[in-house]
Amino acid sequence: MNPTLKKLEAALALSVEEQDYLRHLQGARRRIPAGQQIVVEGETYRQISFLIDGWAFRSKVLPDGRRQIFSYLIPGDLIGLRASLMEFADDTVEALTNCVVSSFSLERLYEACRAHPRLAVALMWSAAREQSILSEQVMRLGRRNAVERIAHFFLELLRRLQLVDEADRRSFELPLTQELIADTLGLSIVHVNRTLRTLRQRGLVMIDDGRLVIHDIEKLSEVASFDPLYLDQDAARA
Amino acid sequence: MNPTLKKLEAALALSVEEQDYLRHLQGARRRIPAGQQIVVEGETYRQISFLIDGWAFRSKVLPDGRRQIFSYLIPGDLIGLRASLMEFADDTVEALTNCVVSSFSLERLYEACRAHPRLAVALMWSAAREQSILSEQVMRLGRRNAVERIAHFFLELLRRLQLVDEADRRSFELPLTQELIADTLGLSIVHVNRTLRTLRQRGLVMIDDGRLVIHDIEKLSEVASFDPLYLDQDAARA
DNA sequence: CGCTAGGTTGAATACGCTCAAAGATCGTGG
DNA sequence: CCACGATCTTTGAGCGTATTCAACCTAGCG
Repeated sequence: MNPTLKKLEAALALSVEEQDYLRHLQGARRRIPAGQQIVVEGETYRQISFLIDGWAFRSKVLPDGRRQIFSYLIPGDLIGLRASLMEFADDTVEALTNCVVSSFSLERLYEACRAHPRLAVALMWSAAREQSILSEQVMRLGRRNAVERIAHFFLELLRRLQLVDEADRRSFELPLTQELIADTLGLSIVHVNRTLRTLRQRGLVMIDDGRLVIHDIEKLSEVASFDPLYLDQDAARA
Repeated sequence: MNPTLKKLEAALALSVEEQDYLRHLQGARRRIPAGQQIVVEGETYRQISFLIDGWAFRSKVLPDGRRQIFSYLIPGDLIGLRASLMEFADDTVEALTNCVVSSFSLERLYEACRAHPRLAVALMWSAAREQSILSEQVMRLGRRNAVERIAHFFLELLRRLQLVDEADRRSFELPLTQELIADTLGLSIVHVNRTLRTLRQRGLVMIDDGRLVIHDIEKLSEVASFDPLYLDQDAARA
């Protein structure tokens, strides 16, 4: 089942009609191959997509080539809502792995919000949660060192993936290269490599064949000052 | 006049009824003294406020005292929308200067969106713009050095303040201490001080008695790789 | 006048970067 | 089947940006 719907229903306790409406909203499923750009900086984009399967990421590149990855989109996340609301997209969304999405037009979104105002609230809640995650990214970059950044980032991914059944108690598939981690956390590739070694040697985390295993969640949370409050919130009851 | 309404009307071309409704929505104006916390991390908050006058900032503190400031709120910005949608606020909003706000309850917001669905779009657009600014903050922290961070931050403030008539062509009142700048840009106070000196000596920027003057906007934009696209966007025409 | 908050500067240190080179892994084509 | 290129990972060495610690200066205020 569509993980976005599941997430929204869980967080907001939608009525049966609202759930049905949402289900009826989504169009045909579409495959997007890894590497394809879904939203392109500077272009207009007028479509909202449920990300059903796969990972994508949002990024921007400076004129001299330095790249910053802002966030990762995993199953259950929405793609393109922000870009649809603005004249031009101001960042790029790219499929990291092969993805499956289900899209609908901005017009149909407006209809949906008119028919069921609580769906508009659901959308705003989803956007609010995204902003919480982005704020925590700012905290990582501004006030955490390399070890803390990576530890915190991994714990955030673990929790987010667990909420959509894509991670077990302490491990998950991690489709990231060290270069992507570097561009996410504002570090150099070399330093990411060394820091991962440190975490491994301390017995905290291991990456084995594309799978991240967290050996000691308690200790890693301690190291990272990880407080999952920002990820575990439901919406306010209206 | 309420700068938030002005901003929304300019960006979205609201109808006369919508404008009236918005105007009628706002309650009595209220003063908030500098230093007072408006939204507190971990508490519930169920109120939306137009920030009419003054500056506020959104921040979070790590257990060991390290503080990160995520963003500044200036006249025309909304306070508390995100916190209102979630169970608990996950960051703190504090008045930096004396502020004037006009608040209304979450319930009245819902009514407004039901009465005029385009107002919901206006809110989402406002939130989207906030997220653009936050993304650029991530870019500053992750992939820019101290000189670039400060230069870029000042140019962003200049542009944002100009849009609400709080800055002239190249200067504005800057109510920030070097400590606040440090906590915003992920630097130490000492390094902010030295970097400001560098910018001054290069003839780019000067802070004189609480007023920031940018001597050479072109050159500063060049130094910062500043592209104002993310600040100058109107909403998509529905 | 003395306290406090903010700004400025020097010296030593450290964290993370750059440059460079060498392994590992994998798909592809000769 | 192996050689080759491409991509990713790993490690060493030297360097540079930003930090920490410490001291001093300045202005505002009770």
